[in-house]
Amino acid sequence: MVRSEKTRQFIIEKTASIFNKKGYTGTYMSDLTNATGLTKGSIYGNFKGKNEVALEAFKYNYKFQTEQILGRIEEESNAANKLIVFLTHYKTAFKPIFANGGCAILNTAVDADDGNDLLKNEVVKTIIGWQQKIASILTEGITKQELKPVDVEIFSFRIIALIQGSILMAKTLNKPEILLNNIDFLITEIEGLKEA
Amino acid sequence: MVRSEKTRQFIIEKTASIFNKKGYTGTYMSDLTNATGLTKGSIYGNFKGKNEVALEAFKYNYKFQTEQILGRIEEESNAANKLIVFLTHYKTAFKPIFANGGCAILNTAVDADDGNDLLKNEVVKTIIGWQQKIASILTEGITKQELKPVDVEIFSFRIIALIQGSILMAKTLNKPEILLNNIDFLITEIEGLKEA
DNA sequence: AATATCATATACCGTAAGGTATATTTGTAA
DNA sequence: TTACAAATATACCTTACGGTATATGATATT
Repeated sequence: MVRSEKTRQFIIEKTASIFNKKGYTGTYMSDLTNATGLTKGSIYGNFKGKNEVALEAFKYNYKFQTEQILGRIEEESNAANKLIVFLTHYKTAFKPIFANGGCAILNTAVDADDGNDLLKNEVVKTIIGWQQKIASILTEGITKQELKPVDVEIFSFRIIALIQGSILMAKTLNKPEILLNNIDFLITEIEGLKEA
Repeated sequence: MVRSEKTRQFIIEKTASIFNKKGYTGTYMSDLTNATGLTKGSIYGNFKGKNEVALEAFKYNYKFQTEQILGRIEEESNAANKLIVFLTHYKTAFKPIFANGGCAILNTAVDADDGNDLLKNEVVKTIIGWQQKIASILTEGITKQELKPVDVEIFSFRIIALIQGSILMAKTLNKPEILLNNIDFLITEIEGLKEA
């Protein structure tokens, strides 16, 4: 990795959680220079502007949340177990996610909803990708007759909505059990979908 | 109402949706003066600062969302119908809510999570109040044997989490059907709780 | 080791942020 | 109608925002 690429990565890593915690407008260039120990000149030498750093920070935050779990899902052979592994993941992952400022998708979706099109488009793309991943697991399970038929689109969006809402409630109220209970609910639902 | 109180109210009404759309940090004093046609001097004459306007704006936004529905709930006599009325409300209410910048609780919870204690405390209070309202309806229904027993705390938080998450997804993806479908899911669940 | 190239820091710009002290206007009661 | 109080506007302060032009420093190549 060339030096510039290293610095870019360094800046992203050091600032990602700040953007996640304080939002785009709430994160100042001074936050970025303080967190990195670099100067504005250096940051602007590696990024077009604050907008680009924020975009890369979001991508990094999302990866931070998901990259471990995607591998573990692939290890499972049947659909129900894939989904259960995915859901169970949140039972432990919520701690680092909370420490990082909460769910990046949630935060950025709220933050970028007004005006910041670059970020907003990225969030939309990310959510759709996530939903399609879940939907494809469901579809495959139904095709292979491992799972009873359900409306894949509706169910996958319900899973995502409940996870998102639960993370928000659990974090805001400082009650992780809200998330844990709702994950359990979804797992029970998946169990109920298994063909006997 | 004395003049000062009228102006306070005027400022709150004119700026509430701005705070909801752009967040606390993202809303500038210039936004407030533009929206009201007043000067900073006048706004600071009626409020201690931006913080206090934001707080009142949040309260107003929340009232804006809920005051119609609370009355309609009381008109219903049994627990299941109260909950169904409450849930059904979102099927039409989402339009004005979206136009107002989305759910004030959701937006403010995300926005105020870092630092702004005044706002954060108000959001927490509001969510708890909301959850307790739902819980008390459930408890009453169970006591009167209109509803099968459920864990009231868990179920009420699940309702709220799913609504919140659904509003976020529906608004971000511009797919109202996500909210509508998930509301239907909750209504079906409530129907299933009715004692035969 | 000298040089061309790339990366970082320095110093600065224009603008506007949040907030305040004071002047001006407006409504009100004698 | 005038004097008083309350509400609003004006003018200004300090700070720091995002961003840029340029100088300095580090790195690799010959």
